[in-house]
Amino acid sequence: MTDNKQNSCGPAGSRASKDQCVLDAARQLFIEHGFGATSMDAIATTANVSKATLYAYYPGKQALFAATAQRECNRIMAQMELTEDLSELPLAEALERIARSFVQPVFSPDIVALLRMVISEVSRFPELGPIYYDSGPGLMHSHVADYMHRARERGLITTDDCKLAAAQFLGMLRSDRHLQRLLGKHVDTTSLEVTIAEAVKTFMARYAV
Amino acid sequence: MTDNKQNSCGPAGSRASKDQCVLDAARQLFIEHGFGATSMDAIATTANVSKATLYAYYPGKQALFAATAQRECNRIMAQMELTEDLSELPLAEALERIARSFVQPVFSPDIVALLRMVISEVSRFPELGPIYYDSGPGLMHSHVADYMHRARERGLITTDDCKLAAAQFLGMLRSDRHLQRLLGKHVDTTSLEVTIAEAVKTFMARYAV
DNA sequence: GTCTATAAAGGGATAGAC
DNA sequence: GTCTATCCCTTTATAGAC
Repeated sequence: MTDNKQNSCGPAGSRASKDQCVLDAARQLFIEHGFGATSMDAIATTANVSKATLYAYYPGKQALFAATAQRECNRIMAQMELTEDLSELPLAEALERIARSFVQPVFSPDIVALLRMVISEVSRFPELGPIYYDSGPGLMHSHVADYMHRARERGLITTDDCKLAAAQFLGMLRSDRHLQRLLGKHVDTTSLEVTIAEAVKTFMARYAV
Repeated sequence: MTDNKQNSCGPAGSRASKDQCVLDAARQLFIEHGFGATSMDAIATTANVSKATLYAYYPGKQALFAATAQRECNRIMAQMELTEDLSELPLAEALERIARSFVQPVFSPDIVALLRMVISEVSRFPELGPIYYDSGPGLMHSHVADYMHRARERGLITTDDCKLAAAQFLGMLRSDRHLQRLLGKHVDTTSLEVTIAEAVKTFMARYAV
């Protein structure tokens, strides 16, 4: 038997490498309790490894946190990819699709929790703010601004600042719901549909040709 | 001499009561370092009192934090008061004034720092989220929605959801600048003026009669 | 590489004198 | 009410066996 010893990691007994188990446990605990309230002991226990093993992989708590946050940022970046081509759709429908692919991750529990974590620790890790923004929200803004640019070239909208138009659109989608979400309030999906529809209307009232 | 003993409190030697000194020190440190990274020892030192005195005023760290956050929320509420009457102004000008009285506190360093703190500790103190929202951003939203209501009754705008119109307007003002601010990026005032002017334009394109 | 056991430090909270 | 000194627990980090 190769598993005479407990070599499975994490609460569910996954068979990933210990390194990944440690990162998964760290991710869960950092997101749930924050940097200060998460102990290396708790991470080791959750990952089913000893504390010394943690220090074999990472020189300290800060390095482990940085690695965790970095990996999570990359995950977000993967989620944010807008692969589908919206150029053929009519303006209103394209905006609705953009809105949904923006709202879905932005209001999802995991990403809200990560954002809380980054905001909490941005004073301790100042470099984390730009890393997170550029790999998540900033990327999304760029994608939307790119769409605005193409829509303008196709004569669908008129504006001399595509970035600002995108920022206004996404700002209306966040409205104050996103802030309330960060502050712990539950936001239901159906009310977000209203927010989306109305944001599209207002955007088109200003920019649609 | 009445000051044969060091009865001044805080770093600047103010003559407020010890209670206020403690709260001031706690405010500064909690905002700067967060709940977890702020020690009662540091608060006592900053307030120029002994640690035991802290516990004479507040039963523990959590109670001191709650009192600090509550007082800070009340401060914000006072700042948020929109005392001036905007009913006589033309729509665009009223919106600009509203926008400025919204943007100024929302992007100010103190309030951004407080918001960071509340978001950081909302998992530890779930009741803090609604308290902060209702006394700060929520109140602002209500005020703006009230203005929208009056503007509609005067025939300046047309909408069947004043709250949503207000949320869209304020959402465009936050845009992604507010998120970037939370993540540590500096936002200069002059670029916010552009944001304000454009938000007014878009709002009027949709809602102005 | 991985574990058990432990050192070293820091912080929340309290006892007792004044 | 306020201070000094201290208790006790948690946490980071490491030493040494396997």
